[in-house]
Amino acid sequence: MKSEFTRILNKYSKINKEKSLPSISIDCVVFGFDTSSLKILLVRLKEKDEWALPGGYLWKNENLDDGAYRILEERTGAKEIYLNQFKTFGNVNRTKDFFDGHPDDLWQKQRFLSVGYYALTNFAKVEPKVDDLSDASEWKNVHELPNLMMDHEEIFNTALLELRKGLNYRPVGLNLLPEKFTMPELQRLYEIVLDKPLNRGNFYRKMTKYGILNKLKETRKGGAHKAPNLYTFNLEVYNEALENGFKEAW
Amino acid sequence: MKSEFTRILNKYSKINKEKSLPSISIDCVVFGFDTSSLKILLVRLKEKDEWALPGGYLWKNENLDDGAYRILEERTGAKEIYLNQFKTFGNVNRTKDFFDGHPDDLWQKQRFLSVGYYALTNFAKVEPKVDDLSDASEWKNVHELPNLMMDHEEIFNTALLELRKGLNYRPVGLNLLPEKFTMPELQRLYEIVLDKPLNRGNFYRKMTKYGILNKLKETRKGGAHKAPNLYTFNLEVYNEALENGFKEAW
DNA sequence: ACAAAAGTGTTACCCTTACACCCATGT
DNA sequence: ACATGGGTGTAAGGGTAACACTTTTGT
Repeated sequence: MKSEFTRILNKYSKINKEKSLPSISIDCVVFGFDTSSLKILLVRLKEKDEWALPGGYLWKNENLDDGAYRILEERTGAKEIYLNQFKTFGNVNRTKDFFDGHPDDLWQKQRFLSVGYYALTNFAKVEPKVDDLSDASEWKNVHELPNLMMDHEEIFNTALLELRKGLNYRPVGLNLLPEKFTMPELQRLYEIVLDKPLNRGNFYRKMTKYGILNKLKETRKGGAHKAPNLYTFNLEVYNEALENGFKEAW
Repeated sequence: MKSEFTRILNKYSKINKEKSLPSISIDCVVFGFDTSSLKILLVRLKEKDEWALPGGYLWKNENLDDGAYRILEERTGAKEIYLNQFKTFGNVNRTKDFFDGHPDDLWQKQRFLSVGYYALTNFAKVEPKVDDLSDASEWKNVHELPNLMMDHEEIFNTALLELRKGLNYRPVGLNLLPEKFTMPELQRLYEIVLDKPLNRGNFYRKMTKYGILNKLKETRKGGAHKAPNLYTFNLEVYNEALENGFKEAW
């Protein structure tokens, strides 16, 4: 008796044989941020008790980066997401045993290299979506991750390291924070990614010196206390810094 | 009339169809260093007027990193080379038109993603080798590169940027310099990679502080002037720094 | 009044840069 | 003597960390 899961696997086996490049998959570590925690988006495959990074295959006529954007949009509905390729994972045994019990000509059972991308998103703009093969798609706190399938834990760990290293020479915040945000909110973002407290005054000066912020005349009304100043990112400087970095030393 | 080149292409088309993963290639930017210049290893394909980075395909039962090491060894005879995966290149048109005129079922004509690695080697230990498909394998100065095929110039540029960025948090020199080397030689290496002069006294202090050097009692005799001190790398500290970096900030 | 936010000041420390000086030593 | 290498000194400047003080302002 074929299970529903197997039926769907077979369907996509046929489709992907037609449409996708063999040997290549794309996995995305989608970081999400709110005012209190750092989470990543995980999906649960039907009939498996493990979670997985959202991923997919690359179409035969599609640029690699475009494929990553497409897969992400399929999973989150979000566009204009910051995406960064960080490493390609290619151990022979990385998918070992995963499709045991399925026939060898199942497309998904072949050996894949996985190109890892990480994405930075805002919870509010993202609608986690299940697909035919998954029965759940949820945000999980990076400190309380469930068991991940294959080598997805290693992929996640590498992504988090890259993200933190990136804070030294890349700005962060666009598309994570609302368009207008306050200085304490920006600082919270950094503290949550780095998982440690930062000094307020020094943070203020550092950000100001980078020149990526526009200070608005408005303040955020409605809070219990003094209305904080609102900022937006100076897109020109921000994007220039994204491309070329803040500093390089030597 | 089939050319010799076509005959060989066809031979390898059959072999690789059997042996190698489809859609994936590996390209290596092999940096070589001597006392005066920075060069990379290039090969020239028979019957083409363009040069290429040495590369190859990944065997079906081979780890990605192992494949890169194997390809490098085939080309240079050198083992124990520092290899670093830096980016995967996957534009649809990156190999466009390259095998025009050849039949569509030629294995090499399919679309490939290329996983880029850069290697650091010592001229003296490397024996550039041609293979069936190439009629030349030469060191070329990075300031005087010939036309490169496909997107290999972009791959090279990215590698050089990564190499330079890496000097900020990774040690360099092992396997590039002879086992015993002098401080001025080490400084020359940095100056050649960075393409700019460095202050001697400050360089001396910086290196000393990193703690990656063992100072030997010996000196290098035979020079025209004062015999300089010899150093070796402290492998424990060196390798630790390679893995975890010198500093991370924040 | 209270509490959060904004902005600034201060101090100490470290690192970097750029020079400069002195010593050692092989030819 | 001379050229190179080794080692250290120093003064200026910039960045960071840690702390503290003041002012502003919404409830």
